[in-house]
Amino acid sequence: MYAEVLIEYPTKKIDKYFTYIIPASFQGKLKAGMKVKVPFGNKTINGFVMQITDTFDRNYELKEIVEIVDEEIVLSEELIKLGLYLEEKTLCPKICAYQTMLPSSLKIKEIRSNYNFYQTYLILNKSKKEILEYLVQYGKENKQTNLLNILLKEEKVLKKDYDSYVVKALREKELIKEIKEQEYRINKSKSENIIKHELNNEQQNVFNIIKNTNEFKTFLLEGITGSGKTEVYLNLIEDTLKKGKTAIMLVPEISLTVALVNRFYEWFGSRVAILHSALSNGEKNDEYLKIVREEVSLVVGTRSAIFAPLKNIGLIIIDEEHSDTFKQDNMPRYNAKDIAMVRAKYHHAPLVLGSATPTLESKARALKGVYHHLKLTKRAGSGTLPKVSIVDMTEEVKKHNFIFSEELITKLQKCLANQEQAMILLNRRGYSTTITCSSCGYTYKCPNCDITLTYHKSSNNLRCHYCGYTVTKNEECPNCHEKALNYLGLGTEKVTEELAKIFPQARIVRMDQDTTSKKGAHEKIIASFKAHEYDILLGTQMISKGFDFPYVTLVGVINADSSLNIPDFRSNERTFSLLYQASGRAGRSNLKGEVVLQTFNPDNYVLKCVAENNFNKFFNYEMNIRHILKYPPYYYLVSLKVISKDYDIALENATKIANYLKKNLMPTSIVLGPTTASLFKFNNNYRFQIVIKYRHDDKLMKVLKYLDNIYLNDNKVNLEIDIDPLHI
DNA sequence: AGGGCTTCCCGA
DNA sequence: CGGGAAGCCCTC
Repeated sequence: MYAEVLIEYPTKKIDKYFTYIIPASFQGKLKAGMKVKVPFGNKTINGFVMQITDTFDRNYELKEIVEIVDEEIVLSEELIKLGLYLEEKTLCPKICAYQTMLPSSLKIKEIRSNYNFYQTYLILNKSKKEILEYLVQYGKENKQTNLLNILLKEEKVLKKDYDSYVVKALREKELIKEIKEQEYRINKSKSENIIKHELNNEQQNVFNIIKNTNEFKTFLLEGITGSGKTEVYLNLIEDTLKKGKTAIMLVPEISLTVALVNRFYEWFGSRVAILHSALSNGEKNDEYLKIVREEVSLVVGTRSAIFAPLKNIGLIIIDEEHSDTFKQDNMPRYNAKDIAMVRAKYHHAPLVLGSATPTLESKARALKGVYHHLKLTKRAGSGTLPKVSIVDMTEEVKKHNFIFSEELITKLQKCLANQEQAMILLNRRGYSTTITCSSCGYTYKCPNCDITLTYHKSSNNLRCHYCGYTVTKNEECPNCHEKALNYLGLGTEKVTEELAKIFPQARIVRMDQDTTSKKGAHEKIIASFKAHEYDILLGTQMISKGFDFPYVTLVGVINADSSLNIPDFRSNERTFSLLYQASGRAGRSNLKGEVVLQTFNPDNYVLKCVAENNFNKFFNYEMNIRHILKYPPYYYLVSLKVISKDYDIALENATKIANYLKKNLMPTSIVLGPTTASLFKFNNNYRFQIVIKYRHDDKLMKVLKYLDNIYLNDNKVNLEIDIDPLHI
């Protein structure tokens, strides 16, 4: 018998099966999906068994498998298939696909062997009768007899709760012994009294339709903010588990949705495993083990949780399906929505995509009948959609209001006077976006990237938000040495400072990447704001997603149009979604909500649609643009980035690639470029981009694979291929 | 990936 | 001619 083994090195060059002889002692025991040690070259390394065969027809000498590292099957049959699918779809090395599916404790090249967490317990070493006899005979009452008495009642106790000398003495008398038991780091139990809201008619209808689906079908659940999608999810999951099946629920970022996760714990307790990047490696290991051991039936997590090795999946939900985070932007460049579809098909299970502002692709498919379209049009409970107003900042600037408009200030005053809460959104962190010298025109720029540096006042330095380059700010211009430095553009730091000047009595908290770098910082800010320890929450887009603060009645957006200027065909869609979601934070309880959008482009169509809370209007407008410009959902995209330290080499190869594509793709496909990529210079690498637009092209994958292979062996030029990119 | 082997360039 | 760096190729 032979085993086809995939080797641990994540390079495409050796990303193929190597054949090894299965020694007699492992026959029958070794299964596909296990981790093994094999001799490779002159050393022994790890690999995954991908296949077991009984024939071998090439004429070179084979080596034997040395050892089975993991008796448990690490990769199930379904996951092995998924890896091959990922390779085919995203052109990544197979090994790279399998690595992303597994927690680091199970990854192929893992040095530490045991991530499991053990607790030491004490138990009696003699029968209860003997212990009782001993106690009678011994007579005296002390710490030792006390512990024995506890053990007579409790069976086992944690060793660390008792004095070590007491334990030692009893052990020497052979009255007790120690045992080690594995324990999970995260242990939650179901809440006794869960708050289950009665579903309204709309919710009940949606619930019934999905509940009665026992085959693969994709649903788009389009529900306005606050319409109670979560409640529907919870009921659907409960129903799935009742049927004896399992479920996966994907969310964009767990660290921001603590409240949501807690609801899952309340409903399902120890039947839930949570998977996301903020967990420690040990916690991830434990959660993964719970799934493998079939101790949980529900996995809630971020992108890679879609690979959770659940068996018998009966439901997959992707919440906030429009979110960019479901697409991975390094290898393998997969979208969890695609994987969800493959898995739902495999298990004959329904897939639910939920959002208030679905992607144009999803909504278009729903309208075409490819997806089943479900809607929630009313706010659950007493909430109503907020009233949104647009403020023209060009008028305000004339009145010398550079940051806050009169309208926003008045409304903030009213809000604070009523003891209500406000949120202010500004999608840029730092103090000011750039510093320039008014004497010589010098601008601080990153030496590694093609970008201006952002000034951070609290640390008095300028930082590159892409590569992390940092330089201290001096009083004078580094070029002409005049003291003529100007701060341009607004960041959250500056806006917080200004806001505090206007409302000195208000309790303001800032939330952005800089204030939330520590573990648990998000939760802390969110919890204290929810508990009304602050009046105003000011932050970047991370404050806009999914939160439910009942006392928030006002949402203000500074520079609401800033993200419209990003040169990407999806920037309208992202802006609409961001502003709509942000607006949705206001007026979620019986208090009426208001939203103020400050902009220099008050006539912008996207903003007007937001002001009308009208997603359909935006959808139709944007679909028309996409149609004219041949973008998704009318055309599919592939982005190729040609990257090199050398400008000329990068450009030369990019041109060659573009020409090759033009010659070899079908004539109906469009090849654009090469042009400079959006971050033209990043970490001292020059980046050119080629974009392919196509509807249907039989030659595409073959051509891309060919190019990918050529550049594998080129150490001067790197070719990154992104199929269905979210950004171009 | 990483080691071994070949090739190529230049000079006390 | 020799040595060292750079490139190439193989690993079941």
